[in-house]
Amino acid sequence: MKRYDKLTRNPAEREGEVLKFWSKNETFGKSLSIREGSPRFVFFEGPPTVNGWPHLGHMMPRVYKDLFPRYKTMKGFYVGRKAGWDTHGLPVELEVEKEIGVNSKPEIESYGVEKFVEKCKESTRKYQGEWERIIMRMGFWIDLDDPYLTYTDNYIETLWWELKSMFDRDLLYQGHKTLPYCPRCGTGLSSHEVAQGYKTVEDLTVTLRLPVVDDTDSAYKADPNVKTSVLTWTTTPWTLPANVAAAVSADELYVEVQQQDERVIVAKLLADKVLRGDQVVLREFPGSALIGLKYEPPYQLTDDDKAHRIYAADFVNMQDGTGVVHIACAFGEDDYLLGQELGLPFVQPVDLMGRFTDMFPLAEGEFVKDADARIIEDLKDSQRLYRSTPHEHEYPFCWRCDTPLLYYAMDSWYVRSTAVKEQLIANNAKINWVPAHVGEGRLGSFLANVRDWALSRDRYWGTPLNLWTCEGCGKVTCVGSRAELVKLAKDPQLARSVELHRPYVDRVELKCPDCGETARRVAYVIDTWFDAGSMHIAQWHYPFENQDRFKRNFPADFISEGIDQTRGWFYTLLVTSTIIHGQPPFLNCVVTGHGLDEEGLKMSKSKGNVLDPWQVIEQYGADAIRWSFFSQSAPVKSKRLSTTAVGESLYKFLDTIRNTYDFFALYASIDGFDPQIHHADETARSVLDRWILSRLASTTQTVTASLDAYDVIGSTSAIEALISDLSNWYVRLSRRRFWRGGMGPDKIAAYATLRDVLVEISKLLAPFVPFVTEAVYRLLRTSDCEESVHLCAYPEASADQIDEKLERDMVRVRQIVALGHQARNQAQIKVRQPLSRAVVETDAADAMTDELVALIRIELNVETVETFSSFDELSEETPVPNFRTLGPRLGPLGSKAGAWIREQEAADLRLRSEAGSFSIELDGAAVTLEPEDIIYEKTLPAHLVISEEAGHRVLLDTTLDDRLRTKGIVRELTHRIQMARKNAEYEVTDRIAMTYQADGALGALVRANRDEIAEEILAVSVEEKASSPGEYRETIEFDGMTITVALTRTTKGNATEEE
RNA sequence: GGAUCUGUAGCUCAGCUGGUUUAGAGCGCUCGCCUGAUAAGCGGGAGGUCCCUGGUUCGAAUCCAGGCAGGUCCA
Repeated sequence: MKRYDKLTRNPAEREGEVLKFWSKNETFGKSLSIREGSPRFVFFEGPPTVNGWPHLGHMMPRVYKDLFPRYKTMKGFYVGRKAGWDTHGLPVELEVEKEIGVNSKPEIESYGVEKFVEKCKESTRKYQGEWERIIMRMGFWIDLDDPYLTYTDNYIETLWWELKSMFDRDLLYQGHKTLPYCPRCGTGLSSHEVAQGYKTVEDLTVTLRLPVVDDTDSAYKADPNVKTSVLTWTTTPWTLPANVAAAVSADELYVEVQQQDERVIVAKLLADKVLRGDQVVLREFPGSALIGLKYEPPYQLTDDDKAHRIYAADFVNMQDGTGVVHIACAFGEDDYLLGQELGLPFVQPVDLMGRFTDMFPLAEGEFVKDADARIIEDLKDSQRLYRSTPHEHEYPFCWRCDTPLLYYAMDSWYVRSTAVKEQLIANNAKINWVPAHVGEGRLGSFLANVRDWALSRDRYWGTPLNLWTCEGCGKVTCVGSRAELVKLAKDPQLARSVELHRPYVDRVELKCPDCGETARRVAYVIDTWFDAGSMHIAQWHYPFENQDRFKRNFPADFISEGIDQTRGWFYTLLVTSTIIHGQPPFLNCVVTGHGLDEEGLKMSKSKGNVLDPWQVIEQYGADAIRWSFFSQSAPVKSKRLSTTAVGESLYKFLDTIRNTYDFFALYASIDGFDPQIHHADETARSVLDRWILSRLASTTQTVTASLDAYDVIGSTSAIEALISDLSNWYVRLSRRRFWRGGMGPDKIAAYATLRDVLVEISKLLAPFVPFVTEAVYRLLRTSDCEESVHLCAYPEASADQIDEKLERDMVRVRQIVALGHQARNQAQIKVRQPLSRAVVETDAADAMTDELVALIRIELNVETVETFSSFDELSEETPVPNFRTLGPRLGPLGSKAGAWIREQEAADLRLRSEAGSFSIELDGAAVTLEPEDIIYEKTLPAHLVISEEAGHRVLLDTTLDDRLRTKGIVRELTHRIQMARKNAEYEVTDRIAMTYQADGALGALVRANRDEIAEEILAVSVEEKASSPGEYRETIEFDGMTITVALTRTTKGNATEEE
């Protein structure tokens, strides 16, 4: 006989069993091989950076990356899932620096770059292993055996090919990048490093005169007889020698002010803050009037005619300063870009150690910060200084050595992204962003202001920039492959075998193809984002190998990562793909939010607020984690991660599925229900069966449509509703059908229905919670089923499986039942007390079939249910204003007319509106009301209203006679004895013998109803006997009556069920 | 400073193509009910300046503007 085992209760244990099953049967591999030759659904794995331990927040994007490939696989697509690992980058270097106890580039050099790079490699391998472990345990199906690794020679070779194709098209060029730079460590700092080192310091700020020398090119004309200066302001006096221009805001107003014998020009809004002493405003004009004005610089380090003029720039603000910004292209990003745009000369009087060069003799050899005082003194002497004041502000310091950082324009190689701006925008428009605002807003606005991509990094652990500079003629050679390297190398043998990393590849010298001199590689590695952003080709070692595989796997149909990747991976993929293929690299992108801690802060290692995923898995399981992410909110929303949220998914959702299955297993085992033998007679399906099957079908449609639109929340909420309907309505109301003896058609229909629904739900939910669905499926499957739920086709539902009317009617039934319970509550009559009659008013009384009415009868425990289409004959009318007509016609008087209407008697209004419109007086004005302005609501007189909601009303007849009272007592008693059975820890199917001793009235009642009671409590005998010990004794008291029962188990297990 | 998202019950979130009376759900609290599966379910109750200020409108949680606060990314 068919037996159904219970589901393993402990989630971690259950998932462990499933993992073993998958691994033993190679289920993931099979899910791919059965789709060989099917249409492809292409997925790109965004490579995790393996520079730290994975935490729970990291699991969030991954659950979505697993959901859609699983779904599409079940939908019949082949979904290849090549893993990938992002191995390069500064974070890895920092980790290694910590490990080996060094903290600067010179120290790394003396430690040995080769040893250092090997350490970096080791470090990534260690973390890679950790990530693999958690990925497997979470049930994320991705091919970990054949990943792309960004540090491998093959990967690097593809990047070289790509860089060369950019180089050849003049899309790779040399320029300057302004970045926070530590002159002591000799390196630029990334933004997160800078963020670590801000301090509040007091610096001397200077307000400086820039005397007007030539106004021929500007709209503004100075009075030639009076000394006139534009005032500018800076917190970094040492940058003044490099001044090449001054910037104003074109639209803001500026004023010319007379002060003693001189005139100064400042922004109007800032004049009060800047100026001291007497001041007479002579005139005001927009900043644009000043454009072109030539001034005398504090120090003349260039003679370029474009220099030392006033220009407009949008970064000029009216917060502090004078509204005239001093521009030094060598020291500031805005300054540099403005200089580029205007073609200003690049003046760099500071060397890489942060000292003035001989370009600025006043402080030659001095560290710039130390030269501030000397410069201010000098400006005072030359009458340029208007004012100098101490100023408190935030300034960044090197987090390693505490040296003040300089914003320094450094030599860098750039990808000319600006050259493909239009294409980037066009390709972005082809991508379906979920949600759309990421593509339109965050990325869109970024693309609208796209800048060239600074590629070079002055570090060690990264892809080496494949440029060799000739020592002789200075020619730069870009090497696009290893073969090319061998061809050009002075030592081809070395080039053939060398690892393409620093420091190894640096040993390869080329013979300059132009002049034959030695060419050496530039010292740079490239931005790590270029690695990950090129995975669409580099994962295949394209074009050197796998050209066909590339073609089959481009572009991606689907990718998903966190929103922080907008300008990271999403953007870099778009740029490289647009340049190399002219196409968008992916077509659908589900953007996910971050994992936050319970305070709403981003989970990050540095904050120390991360949750260990292993601990949560151990307690609640991977399914619970997955479901809590899916169901909590839309992917893009950040989610507060807490064990309670995960626990809730387990208890409320997964355990409900488990319990529903266990319910089925319990009774189906007793009856030996076997779907291969017992087939449901369609005509035997009850209204509940037909209803739950329709609910299943309509939910299937909703889920499929939602997932196809990448709307995860739409699908999870539909499924949660289905599970709740199944457990709390279908099973609860069907229980008696399963208890009944024998194997009649109704019972078989119930079993078959519940079993089929559970199997289909397993499939429906399999991509979301792959473990519990597999477990349920495995226990329910018959020999003709696939061995794993993940090898099944995803459920499909056609319109003819959906009975919309029945679903609507059932909603109505449930509302009516709820109202009936509410009415009982009000009447203070508990449900166990049968009542003779419920009267239900429903607008679809005729639609209430006998079957549905029977459900109401049982749930409300009433003997008859009468339905009426209307209680109108019992009702009164209340007038209610119709604002849809009143509002537009009467305007502000509308609400007054409304109030008036509410005060009237319905009958009076009926009378007045009989002949059409009529007029009333409001606030002395005559107002015409139309009949349609008044809605007559029907209300029952207060003494009859029991409960009403959403168009239904339920009346209960609360009259009790002796017969009903007796039935109530019997029911109460059987319930109490059932509880006693439970307390005695008897199995559901155990048979018992019962003896009892009771008060007179109750004793007689038991005697009279002995057979009914015995049947309900599965008793083989019920005898009145004093002081029988039994196995279990309990004294039951209710309604002032007392009975003592003694129970003894007579038959164990299910044998007695076949009667 | 810029871009962008968010702000609704103690907590997590719906609603937000404007329709006025009682703004919902889950968790939590509380009272009651139900229970041959359930860490469950059902009903009642307490709990809300729908972030603030203006505007549009007969009518705004919903649309617009400006703030404030928080998240994220970029400066």
